[in-house]
Amino acid sequence: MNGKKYSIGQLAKESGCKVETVHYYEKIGLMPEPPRTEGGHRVYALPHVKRLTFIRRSRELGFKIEQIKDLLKFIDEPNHYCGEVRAMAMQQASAVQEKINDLQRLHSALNDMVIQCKDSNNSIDNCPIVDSLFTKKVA
Amino acid sequence: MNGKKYSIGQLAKESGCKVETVHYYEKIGLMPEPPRTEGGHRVYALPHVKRLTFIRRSRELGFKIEQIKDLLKFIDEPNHYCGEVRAMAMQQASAVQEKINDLQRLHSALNDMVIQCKDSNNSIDNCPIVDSLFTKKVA
DNA sequence: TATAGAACCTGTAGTAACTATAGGTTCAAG
DNA sequence: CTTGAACCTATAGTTACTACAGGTTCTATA
Repeated sequence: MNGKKYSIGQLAKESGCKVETVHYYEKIGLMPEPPRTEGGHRVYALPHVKRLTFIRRSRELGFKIEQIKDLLKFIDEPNHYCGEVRAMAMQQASAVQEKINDLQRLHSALNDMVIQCKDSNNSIDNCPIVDSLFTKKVA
Repeated sequence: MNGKKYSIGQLAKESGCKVETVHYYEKIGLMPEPPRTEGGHRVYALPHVKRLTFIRRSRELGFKIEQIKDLLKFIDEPNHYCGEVRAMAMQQASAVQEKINDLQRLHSALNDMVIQCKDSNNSIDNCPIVDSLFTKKVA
């Protein structure tokens, strides 16, 4: 038997998050309630490490907790197929692309503003940045 | 005198946010407490519309409330210069660029995953996306 | 083995920037 | 004058954690 056991601290370090985050994931049902020691300390094993790593990496990729619950359902329950996961990843990819587009518009808006504002010794009354912030909307 | 008055609902619509958001901005001191009617309804005028538009547009551009407070200080108080505003905009622009870079890494990670996963009828056990989510970190 | 202090426990409150709801009052149109 | 839309205040909820406080357990060293 592979007997390696992990304290919550080791688990957290192993998968790159804080102890409080593990507590939180347990409370919201992302992580299972693990066995305890006599004294009440949580005892984890390798599958827990894998699961938490999965969760953290998915978060880094921008998946929301609810989406991760869905992904974990695919894994926890039998009779699911790769295609479902693939679809979620594709949808996530296009959501990310949209965010990128938004930010790029925003970035050039800011750059335009900075370029327009050549004379830094202008008083605020003539500042083109302030002016442009008073106009309506990001295109 | 330009006498146009605005109810909170008109103000909100004019500058593209919700009534509750105006309440919120008043509570945190971004918007001033306006005069009231006999009955206690808030009464706004054009400068309020401009100020709120400024705030909303700055938010769209990714400025945090605390940064907007600083920007408004520049405007509310005399003796400030364009240069200070310009510096904030430049800093904001580079923060936005960083976010874009992050998201682009994320996007290609997701795309790679999707591409690797050719056979959608794979069972979950063989799904390359699930596999890659079990590995360590976004590069 | 005694003990110090690191790590753990639970529970609650705080974060950012709103959004939503409840329960009541005022305004404006017909 | 009535009706219902819009307003009022105050509080709770949202997301995904983070940060306490106040107490208990575990473990390494003397």
